Amino acid sequence: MSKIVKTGRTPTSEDVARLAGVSRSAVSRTFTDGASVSPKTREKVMRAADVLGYRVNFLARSLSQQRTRLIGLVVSDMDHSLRGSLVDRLARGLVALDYRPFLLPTNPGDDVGHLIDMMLHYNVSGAIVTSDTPPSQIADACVAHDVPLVLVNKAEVGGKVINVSMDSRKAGRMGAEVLYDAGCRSVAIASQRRASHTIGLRKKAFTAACADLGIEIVGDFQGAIQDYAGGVEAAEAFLASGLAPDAAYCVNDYLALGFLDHIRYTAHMDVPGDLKVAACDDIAEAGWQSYDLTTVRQDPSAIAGAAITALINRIDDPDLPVPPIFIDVALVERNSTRAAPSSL
Amino acid sequence: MSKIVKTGRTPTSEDVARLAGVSRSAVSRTFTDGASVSPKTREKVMRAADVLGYRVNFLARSLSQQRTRLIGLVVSDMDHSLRGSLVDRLARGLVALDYRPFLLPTNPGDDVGHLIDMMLHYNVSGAIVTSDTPPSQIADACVAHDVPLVLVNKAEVGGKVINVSMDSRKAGRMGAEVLYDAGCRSVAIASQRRASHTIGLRKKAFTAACADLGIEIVGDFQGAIQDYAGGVEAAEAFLASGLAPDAAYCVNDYLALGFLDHIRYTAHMDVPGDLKVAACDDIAEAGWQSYDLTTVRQDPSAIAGAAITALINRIDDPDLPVPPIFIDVALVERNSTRAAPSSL
DNA sequence: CTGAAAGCGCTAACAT
DNA sequence: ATGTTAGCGCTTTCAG
Repeated sequence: MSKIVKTGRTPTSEDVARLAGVSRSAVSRTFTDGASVSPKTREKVMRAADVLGYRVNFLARSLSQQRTRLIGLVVSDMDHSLRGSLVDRLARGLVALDYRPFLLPTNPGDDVGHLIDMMLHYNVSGAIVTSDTPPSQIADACVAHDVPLVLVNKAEVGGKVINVSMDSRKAGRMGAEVLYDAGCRSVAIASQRRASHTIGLRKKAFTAACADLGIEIVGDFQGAIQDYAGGVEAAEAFLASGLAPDAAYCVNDYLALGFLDHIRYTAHMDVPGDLKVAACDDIAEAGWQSYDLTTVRQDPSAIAGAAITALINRIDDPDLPVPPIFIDVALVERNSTRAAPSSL
Repeated sequence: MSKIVKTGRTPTSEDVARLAGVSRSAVSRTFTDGASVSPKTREKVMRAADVLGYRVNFLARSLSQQRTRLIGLVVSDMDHSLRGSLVDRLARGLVALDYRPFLLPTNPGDDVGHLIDMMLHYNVSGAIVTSDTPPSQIADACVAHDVPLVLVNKAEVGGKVINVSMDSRKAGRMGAEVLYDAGCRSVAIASQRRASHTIGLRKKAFTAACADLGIEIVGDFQGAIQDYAGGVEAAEAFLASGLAPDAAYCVNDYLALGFLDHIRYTAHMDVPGDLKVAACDDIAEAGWQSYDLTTVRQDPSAIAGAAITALINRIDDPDLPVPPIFIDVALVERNSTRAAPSSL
């Protein structure tokens, strides 16, 4: 690379054209994939561009091409490690395909209207929503403005909106099966009061599977939300009930960890000796030695990959129908459901 | 809001002007803060815009105004909860001020050139780098192209680059002090081989404070990187050494948790009975009952706030000097350094 | 294969 | 206060 000549303002295609002794069109073509330029012209242009440090102005390009390659990423709860991984994979995947992820953070109770406005102001080419709040408002706006939209782990809203989700039903069923195989015939559920689509599905599937297998559900103990504190709260309710089932099914890992800690340190119960525990998600902490939690893994990379593919397909062909996509899950068996007593 | 009239394409200011019976300038002024429009005209324009569902095209606006209000957010390790919080706070803060965060994910070993290109292609108004990889390349590019840049928790590179960091020196010193106050006079360090700016600083400050206080450092045991697995690795090395100091100082929480788990479950050591442990960061897990870890809190919200303020100031006045900013940290004392035996 | 010219949607002087 | 005009930087017909 040659030495860059510093000028006052950023160089434009005009500057490059002049220096190369060609027209602006020639410059444009040189930087357009699949355009017809003679090797000689291209060479001259490249050299001039290199000298000036020229870069195509994508805003101007977007304006004339009428597509921005900007993708709105609507995200909440980013300090949740699964969310973080998902956003990371989405952003990386999009960048690799020359799309630009535009981050639109939202937390429960936020003004979603502002975010929608922003997406429309910038003419995003598409959007991916993975926030925890019900995205119906965003979905409506996107549909109304023909913005291709993918919902990740959200309820289906119909229309042209694409859904990519983990296989929640399978996840719930697996939770019941692993407990059954560990010899459990009665189980408490630990869940949360805040509504959540995937969690609702896995809980329902878990309950149905229990009915099939002949596992009795002795109660559903809840915390405010599906985090560590929620798990502690659920455990308090569970302990207060005085019930003594074989196992507890926690609707997600964070909740399970709070639940586990509380029954261990407050009630001095042994897991899996006194109570077996299974959960769902497989966050990193579930594998830590203090917890060693049996859970069902959802794969953020696979979900992100599918979401991106689906979105790009929809952008390229707006009329191509895309049925809901479910990403497979996998049982991760650890000590919290070990059949033999832990003093084996 | 009246019913939106669906037309084929997105409405432009021209459409609104026609419907309102005014000029395009009038429309533009209506949507420009502080422009002079008569209430009557504004009213007509607003009504027409409402009917058509008009939104200013920010790309076109950026093109003519020569500033995009786009901010590049260069981020790595997003599944780290602190990183997630930081990105969340940054994005929310930026959006609140009508800037748009543009997500540029990078992981160690990535091609940073591509990201730089992207920022330049989109004429970002500024950038915030909080990746773990040395950002010198990005810093150079930003300086060369006059892009205002803030580095978060990174080494200072000089020039017009702004630094916002947690007060690592104070954090390291506090770690030493809390151990001293707990009666410790000999300590092992658990750290990582991967280079990290803030961790280097806190370790150095910890070491210096130990010298001041008369605490002997018996060794530095390392894992590959500063995560749970790295902590386990450091613990293995520590146990293999056969040394028996009063305490261990872990350079960050994740590492501390792996260290703790390993010495507990493998060597059956009691914390704080056999060994006191202090660390740094105060991630959520540090407060969980299984760990109850004494640590020094860094505040992602405060860091994000300072970074945004500094960046905006620099954008508004490119020549305003901004000295390095250090965000205060706070000791969070928990059970892992309790002076009395845990069987109190 | 190349250049001239029109246009993407908006803002910013400059008149009025 | 409002309209007219000339760009912002790029792509894309359309001739040649």
